[in-house]
Amino acid sequence: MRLLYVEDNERLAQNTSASLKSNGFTVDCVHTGEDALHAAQSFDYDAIILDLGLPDVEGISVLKSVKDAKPDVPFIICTARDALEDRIAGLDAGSDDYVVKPFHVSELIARVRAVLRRPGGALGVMLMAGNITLNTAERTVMVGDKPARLSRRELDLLDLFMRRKGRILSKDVIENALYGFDEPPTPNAIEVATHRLRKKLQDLNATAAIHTLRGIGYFLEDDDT
Amino acid sequence: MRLLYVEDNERLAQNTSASLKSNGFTVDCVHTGEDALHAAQSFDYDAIILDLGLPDVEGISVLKSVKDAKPDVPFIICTARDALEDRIAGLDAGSDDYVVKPFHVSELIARVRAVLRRPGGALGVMLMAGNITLNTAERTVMVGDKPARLSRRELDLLDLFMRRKGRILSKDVIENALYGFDEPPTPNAIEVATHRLRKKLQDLNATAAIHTLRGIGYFLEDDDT
DNA sequence: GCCGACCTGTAAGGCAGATGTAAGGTTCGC
DNA sequence: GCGAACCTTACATCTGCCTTACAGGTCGGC
Repeated sequence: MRLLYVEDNERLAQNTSASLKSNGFTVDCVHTGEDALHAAQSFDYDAIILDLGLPDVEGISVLKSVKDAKPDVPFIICTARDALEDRIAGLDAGSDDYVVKPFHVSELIARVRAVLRRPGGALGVMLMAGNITLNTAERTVMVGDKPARLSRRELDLLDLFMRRKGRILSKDVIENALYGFDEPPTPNAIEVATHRLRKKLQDLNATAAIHTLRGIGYFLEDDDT
Repeated sequence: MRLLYVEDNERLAQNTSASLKSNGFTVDCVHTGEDALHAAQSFDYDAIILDLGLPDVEGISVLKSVKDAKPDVPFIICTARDALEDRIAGLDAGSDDYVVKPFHVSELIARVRAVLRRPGGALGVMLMAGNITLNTAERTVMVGDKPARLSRRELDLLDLFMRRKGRILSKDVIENALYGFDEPPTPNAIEVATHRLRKKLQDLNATAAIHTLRGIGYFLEDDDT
């Protein structure tokens, strides 16, 4: 789950994004509206958290621009209590939810999860491939009738593969999905991650497997072919 | 997909072009504006990545000259954060996008892909010939209802043939499209590559085939003839 | 607050598929 | 029938991926 977090107060940004990260999200943090637009164009985020009251571009205009290009990305707006009009304007402009500042991180996380659980969102779906079942809401995996113990990375990776079942994922697509832009891994990190995932799936006798296409990428075998 | 990368910092150029190459692009790397003009005139690039702040010719003037001769080539400008005027001037002059230095390679790659996906760009098109279908965005090939497992070269070659379906391609046209100018192959390499591609297509009972014209070149048979 | 278990990225070595080269065989045009 | 261009096969190299080992970091238990 990759989030974009737009917040001009650097200290707040630091703390909040750390909390989000420790709750299993991959977080890109930017401090200006321009950077936000830029990042939103470059990568696919599962949700965008937007603080209103940014220095350069008016926050709402960021929201509108992004929604214009990618209408499906859910937004969560952070706003001060007294800025009620902004809030309403935000909802009008296509925001999916908002939190009132000052907020507790746990509240923000709850809202993010809630937004992701909505129809069409990233959570709340059951993904299946062969005898593998991934419950995206609970973040649990079953292979046949046995539970699989996967780490966070392995789970994110499997999640990605199962969402794009049968489609080819290049390494940089995987990198963009799993790693924020302030933590670029070596290409080998992805090889190792897939290796670990493959091993666990094999050990549990999974009937779907990840295949390699040299020089191109990986794909999860689609069982209805 | 062949890119021209104009960057005067040799070390940066080295690293970045290596990453681009490992992501399936063919990359020509030059370090001066003059070389850039020269290369852009000599070959057809799918996109040009231009660093502003080149030593000899003003970067923007390179952009203008090339756009003058080849208005359809997409440009991506790399610029320092504080050079905002340059950036705007770049967009005015016809740049299609920009990245702010320092940038992550994955971001650059994302931008290149985004630019290529635009209408008229190289990606995002479905190419068809007989029962062969090539999805240029995902880089997958179907022959009838079976997926074809092609290597990178084979895929690039088929891509080229399908874009110029029915038209004759001489060997050196193929060479220019598939190989950067720092990796010249023997003529035989192309013969072998087409041979391998032909074999895989035949094995899958493709209804379109590559034909040879002695002394002239090759062409992919167009099914509505 | 310390220790251990686990997670995860990095580094290094080995293997395999992909790709270019070379060497004949084949076909076509003259 | 001759030569050039191309096809075909075999081979060598080389790149990319797999695999293992290791180390830093994090989290939880005591």
